[in-house]
Amino acid sequence: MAGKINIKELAKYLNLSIATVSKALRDSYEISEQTKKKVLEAAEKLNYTPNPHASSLRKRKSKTIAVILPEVADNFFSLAINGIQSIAGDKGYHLLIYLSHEKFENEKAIVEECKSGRVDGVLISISSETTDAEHIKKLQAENIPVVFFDREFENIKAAKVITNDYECGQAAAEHLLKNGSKHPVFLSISSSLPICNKRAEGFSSVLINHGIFHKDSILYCDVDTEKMRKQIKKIISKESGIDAIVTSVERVAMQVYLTCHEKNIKIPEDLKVIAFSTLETAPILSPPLTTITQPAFEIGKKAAEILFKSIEKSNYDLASDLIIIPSKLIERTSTKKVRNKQSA
Amino acid sequence: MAGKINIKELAKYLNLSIATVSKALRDSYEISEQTKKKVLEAAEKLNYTPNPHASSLRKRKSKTIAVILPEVADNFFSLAINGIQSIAGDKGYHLLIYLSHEKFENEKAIVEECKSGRVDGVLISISSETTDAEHIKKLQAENIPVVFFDREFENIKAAKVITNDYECGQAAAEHLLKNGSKHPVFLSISSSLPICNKRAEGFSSVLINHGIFHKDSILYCDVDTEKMRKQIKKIISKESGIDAIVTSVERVAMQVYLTCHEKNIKIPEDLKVIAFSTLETAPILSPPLTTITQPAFEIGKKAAEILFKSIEKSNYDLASDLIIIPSKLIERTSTKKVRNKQSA
DNA sequence: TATTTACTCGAAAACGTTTTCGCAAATAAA
DNA sequence: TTTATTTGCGAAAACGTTTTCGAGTAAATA
Repeated sequence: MAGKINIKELAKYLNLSIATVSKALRDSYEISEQTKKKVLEAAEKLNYTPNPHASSLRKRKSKTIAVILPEVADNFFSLAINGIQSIAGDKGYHLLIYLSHEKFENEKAIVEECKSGRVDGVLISISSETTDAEHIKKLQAENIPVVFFDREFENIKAAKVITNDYECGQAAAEHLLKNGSKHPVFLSISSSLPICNKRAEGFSSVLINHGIFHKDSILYCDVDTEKMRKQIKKIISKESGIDAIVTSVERVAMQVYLTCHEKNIKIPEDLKVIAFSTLETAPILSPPLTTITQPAFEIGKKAAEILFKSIEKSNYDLASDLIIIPSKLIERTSTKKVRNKQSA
Repeated sequence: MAGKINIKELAKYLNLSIATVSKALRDSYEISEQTKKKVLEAAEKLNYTPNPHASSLRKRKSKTIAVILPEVADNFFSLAINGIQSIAGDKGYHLLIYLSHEKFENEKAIVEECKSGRVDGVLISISSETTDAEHIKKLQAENIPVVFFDREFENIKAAKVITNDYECGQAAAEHLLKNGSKHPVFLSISSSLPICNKRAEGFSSVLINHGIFHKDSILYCDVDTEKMRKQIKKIISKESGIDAIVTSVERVAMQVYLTCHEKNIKIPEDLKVIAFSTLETAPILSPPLTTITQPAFEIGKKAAEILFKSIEKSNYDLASDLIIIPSKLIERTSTKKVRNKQSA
């Protein structure tokens, strides 16, 4: 009745050996249907639940995966977690969530933890500070499968599930130019994150083709909200001459909007904004925000799928997997063409 | 070098016993400083990381807690996770995240899992379907500490960290009446969730005092987005006579706004909206959304704090803890008084 | 010198599983 | 009947720790 009955006591109760009980519970062919039934019933009756640590220790499998994220209060990552969970839940896997808070040191410590055998695999979206993949390589050296999602690391042989960042950067630029922008900028949060760089490069390529690229076409801001805010204030001021912004990640878009509201800068008249973001509130913002919406759920789901493929068959080679799931540009008011706008 | 060295091999390398190495690593007083240093160095050099399952098995402590949530793509829960993580991270605890997706059956299965000894404690925000606490009581019977946060269960002796829902329900009603609403309704997602009921009761009490309460002052909608959407469409149609809505949770607010935009219903002229929500985008919505903002981060943090208090000293009695952290009403445009509004 | 006392360390028994192997008994084949 | 084969089960050895207890040595006290 009350707490913590183990397999030994269950065996004693049934007048069977521990081995037999264990096998019966795992539905082994070695055990007759009759005794299997008895064991199951007794287990139910005595409220027996196997100890997962003992099991993990013996089997060298934890039925647990780690998900390492920069943060969780970001719609993209929330949706990705949902995608991951949709697969992990079905497979009976447990989800250990770790937050790096965009700090490389944290990420390293977390990855270190994952080497201990606590988890069977790792899904990771790297921090904006991460420029070195040694920690990940050590993980792989311990034969722990790793799948990058969204925020990958370029110089490493590993499975990755990402979106078509370069093309989307281009699409953003083209969209802005088409709608009358003369001086658009791309606002990045990292000079090392591939998602930022590829988006920026796609963006730049279009500007170059139009002969309007210059060194300030790509700007960088801090991940710290306060600092980011200050930098944004400068950028959006009318003196800057900038008439459109592409925000590299969701948090930046939020801050740009908040700052514009505060400073009374009109979108899209004074400034056009297009955001890489999965914000659900995009259509009801003031004004509705044009987004490049990543397939966050699908990315998480796919990443989990290939991770499990690798966990389940050890011969499966992860390293070759590179999955690209395209994003969608959703046009809304924040980038609308303004007819009677006098040039800046 | 490569993979998986255990304490036995480390001991052999050092010419020491397993016991000594183990104690040295845990900084036991029994071991001399000299050998401690040697052990630490060797551990570092050989890249030794102790196996957590073996340790958990032996110590009957997993250094892991479970966080059970209805969903994660909700700002409240994301922030709560941050709060929880801020404490758990410091203490070196691991976070196992489970999603019930608002289904009681899921929740039950998850709680069942937690009984196995996998976790040292449980933080839970119950699903909207949950009306029975037997599963939680079984958990407590196994001596696993449980702390409810936000979405508690009333008929159970357990620690809880919540916000002042009743007063906020009142505040919402008063705010709406003050700003000219004649027929406000409260839009709930559950007739069992205390957070919904208390908010609704506070709301009702004010309407009763004003003699304008009637049976349709509290309305219920489904948690399923599609169904919710249809129900909202009816409610906000001008024929309904309703001129203000209090949304019980964030997701409902989202759908109300989306539907209003779609149906071209003007906020606050045609309909005032006030939302129980921690949406960061509230101030930049169209129009800015008046919210009752819960201290999500603090609730998560406090819940984690008292959970650890109970985990760390087994004599600490959780059952008596009831912590109430107040929410804040933040007035924005969506509930603004409309001067020249002809009565409906 | 004899006896405590403190200081380091090691042997071995847990913790609760899973799995290998072997052993009977029962059945099938020869 | 003898020889294989199958079926159902149990003993015991892992898995990698932590912890109890005792033992040996060196230092301190009597």
